[in-house]
Amino acid sequence: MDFKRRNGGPAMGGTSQAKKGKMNTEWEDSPSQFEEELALFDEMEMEAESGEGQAGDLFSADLNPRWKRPHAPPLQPNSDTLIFQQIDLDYYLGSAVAGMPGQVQGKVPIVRMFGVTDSGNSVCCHIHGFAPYFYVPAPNGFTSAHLAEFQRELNSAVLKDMRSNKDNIAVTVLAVDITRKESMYNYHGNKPHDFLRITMAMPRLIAPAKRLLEQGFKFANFATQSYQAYEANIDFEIRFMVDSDVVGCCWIELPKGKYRLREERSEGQTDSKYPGKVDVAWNDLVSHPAEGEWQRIAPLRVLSFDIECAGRKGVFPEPEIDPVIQIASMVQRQGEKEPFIRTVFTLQSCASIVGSQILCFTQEKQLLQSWAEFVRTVDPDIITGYNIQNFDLPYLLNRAATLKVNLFPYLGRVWGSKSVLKDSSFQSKQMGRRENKTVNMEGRVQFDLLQVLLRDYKLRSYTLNAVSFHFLQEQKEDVQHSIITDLQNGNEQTRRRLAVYCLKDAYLPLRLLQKLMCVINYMEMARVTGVPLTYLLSRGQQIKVVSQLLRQAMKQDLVMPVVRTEGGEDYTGATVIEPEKGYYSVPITTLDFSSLYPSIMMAHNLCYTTLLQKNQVEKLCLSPEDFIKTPTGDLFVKSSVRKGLLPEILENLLSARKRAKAELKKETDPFKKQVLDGRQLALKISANSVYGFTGAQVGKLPCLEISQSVTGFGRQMIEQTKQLVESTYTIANGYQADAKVIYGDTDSVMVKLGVATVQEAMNLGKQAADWVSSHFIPPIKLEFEKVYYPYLLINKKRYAGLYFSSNAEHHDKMDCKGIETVRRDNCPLVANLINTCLQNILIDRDPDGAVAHAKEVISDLLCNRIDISQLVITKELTRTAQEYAGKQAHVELAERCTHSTTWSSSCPNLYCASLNPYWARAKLRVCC
DNA sequence: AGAAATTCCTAT
DNA sequence: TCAGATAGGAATTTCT
Repeated sequence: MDFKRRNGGPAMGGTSQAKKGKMNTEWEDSPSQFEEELALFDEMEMEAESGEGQAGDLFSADLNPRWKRPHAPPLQPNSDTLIFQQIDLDYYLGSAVAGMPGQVQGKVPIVRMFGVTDSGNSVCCHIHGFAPYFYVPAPNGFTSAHLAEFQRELNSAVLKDMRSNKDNIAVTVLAVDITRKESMYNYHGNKPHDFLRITMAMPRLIAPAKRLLEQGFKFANFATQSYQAYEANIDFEIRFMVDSDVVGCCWIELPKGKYRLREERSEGQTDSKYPGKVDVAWNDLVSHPAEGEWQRIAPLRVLSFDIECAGRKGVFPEPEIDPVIQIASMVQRQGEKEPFIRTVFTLQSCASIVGSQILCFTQEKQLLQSWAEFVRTVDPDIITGYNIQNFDLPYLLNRAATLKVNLFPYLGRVWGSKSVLKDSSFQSKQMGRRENKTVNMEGRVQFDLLQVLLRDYKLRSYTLNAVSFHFLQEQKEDVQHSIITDLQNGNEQTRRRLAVYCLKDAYLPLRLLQKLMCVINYMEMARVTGVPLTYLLSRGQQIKVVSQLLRQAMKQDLVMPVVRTEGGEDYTGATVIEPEKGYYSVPITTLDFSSLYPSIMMAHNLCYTTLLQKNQVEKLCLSPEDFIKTPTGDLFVKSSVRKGLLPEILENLLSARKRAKAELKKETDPFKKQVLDGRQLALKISANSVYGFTGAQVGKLPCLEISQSVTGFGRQMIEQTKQLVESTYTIANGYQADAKVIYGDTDSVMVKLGVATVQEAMNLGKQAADWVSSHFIPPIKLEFEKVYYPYLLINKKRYAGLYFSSNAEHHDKMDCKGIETVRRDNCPLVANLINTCLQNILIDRDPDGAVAHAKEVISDLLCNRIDISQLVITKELTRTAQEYAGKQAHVELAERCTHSTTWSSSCPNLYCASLNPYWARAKLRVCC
């Protein structure tokens, strides 16, 4: 139930003043730490080729031997098996290749898979013969004799429906077959029915065919009727992967004799870049499950880059006007410690930097052109950087277009495919409206670190500087945006200063990627859920569940309906037990249901396939032992009648997680450990998102009966837990005191067991957890999790305490939930004040000290000892400040304030809005 | 002036 | 064509 890693926490102490000062040194000073680090990288032959970068020579193996991929061994399709790790796939419409299965006439969809071999050579595999399809239920009385007529009618209806037929499509419906399937929605007696499987010539023909069939379709002497479509809303790539048992980032084997080498496309490109441009039939490729040796990761090339522009004073750079003056690039092989290419392309001369290569250009056009060629030569599998998706890449493309560098925008791996900029926007309840830019680069995974962090981490600030400090305790080279243009217009030394800055901005994303193990974790997520790596950053949560659902359903010949999406009413969620607010100077035991919602779904077999409509009970002659009634009154058949798909998926995920954790314990190789840890994390997140999928009312397959029942069971369980604990652990039953549940939220209860020590609270807690667990159906399990001692319960979802989990002698941390110290909408002064007060109360057990400290800070504030020049006065602050300090103090306060700026998380030194002395005082009174 | 609605961000 | 959920505290603004 934790959807995002939290990394908030107060920005402690007077962080930056002192450190900031140090960074403001002049550029002539001694080399920065980063420069020393750069210099320590291995001695390379790549030293300064300063002077004019001449495109033709630059890319030769003699001059830059590291740029190209390693030379590929010759490949003999008849005797060599080709094995590679697939990292991305897409499809295109092309002409059929002779000898391959599928349609021969016209344009056919061809799946294109990109990957890397163990030796680091790239592969582009064209996969033939797979066509898109969907299902509709066969109408009553339909037999195989009607197939041809149905196909003919639908084909002509789709043709007629087309506004234009640019591609000259002659046949739209390739085939119609009868197959035995069953809808996955509702239990209807395990009886398969006849379904029509309709195969279309192209993915984009599915939508019109589905629409025409839904609107009412007539053929032969069957009456006009509406056909409910099944699986007509599945992305073609996912369809292909599910059907061919391919998961994201898995290893693919093309057996010898089963594939063909593709002729190189002239251009003198017959180098080692694409040793494996191959064609294969879709049913000839072998996909290896990510187990054993197939868990490994190929030596992927990761390129990180950063650009600098010479903007005008006070204006955000515009690509139509402001030039690109530097591009720094670093390339690293996945799994290695440091980048093996470190390069800056600069406009005008630039003094050398030890440990990196500087290429100078006099013409911006040439700089851009050469960098694009550099990308094509290095041929990275993954492209990263900070905000490259919405800034650097769009800027480069627009700048190249302005300067008419016509060969620039070909950055992908597909020869002749132009990279174009697109604006896209999507909205969701969670994120609101969000505008995004996208650039297509076939075969390369764009892994913008900013996007990764926005998705996976809750942070106070997302600037590269703040993020680097947070995760690496390291900061950017300090160069103000406003002086970039001046540095560029200076001399080769000032441009060198800029280049160091630029290099660091390319280097930091690599370091962060490594530290956070992004590539490994995302790959494991792709493998676990079965979707391509790129989907994980470009799409939402739902597609991952859909992919798993389809895979599981296929095994049982179940098909997924297309439901029209309509936002319904809100449904009831979890219970939060009314807190007994107060300060507890005794140990408080916390018991948690582990994986509550997944375990409820498994215990009660809740699924689309087990949902029973009331009128079906009699129809299917079910006895009361065959089904259950959930707290919301919905009926589900038991697993003895039919095992649900969702419980099955969850069991697989959770047992795989157990295995991964067990292996993790045994494993000694740190790299394999990382992979396993990434896997167990992915498995946990995936299990938790299944419930959300059923409750997503604007989704692919919402089922409120399931999600309502899940939360209903949850509410029942937490009440029952409270009741069980309070009725069992009593003086009457021989315990030291009557236990009292003082708080609980969703899946946890906080219990005052009336024992004196943390150790006793742990022991009795474990016992209580087992006792309660025995009252529930497996795998539902209540677990002892921690003891708080002391504990301050302020309100629902707001509390703090010293956290003991394993060692009863020492607390692990001070745990704060929902309080200002963990919220990002308060200024650091408030967070620090509250944090210190809590420490006073919980650690020093000195509430008077807390009050004294608060008074001191407030007095500092009122007496002008704290810079609040950026403070915003709100009505509330006016009122409370008056109450607290009297009118005169407030007037003085107001005089020192401006009305224009709000507190900005990017400026931790500004003490601004929501500093509310009255609030702090009142809260402390309540607490103490 | 006080109630209701809105905004933000968190807990689970 | 795309988007995981509800509960809930606190500050602030808007409505009556």
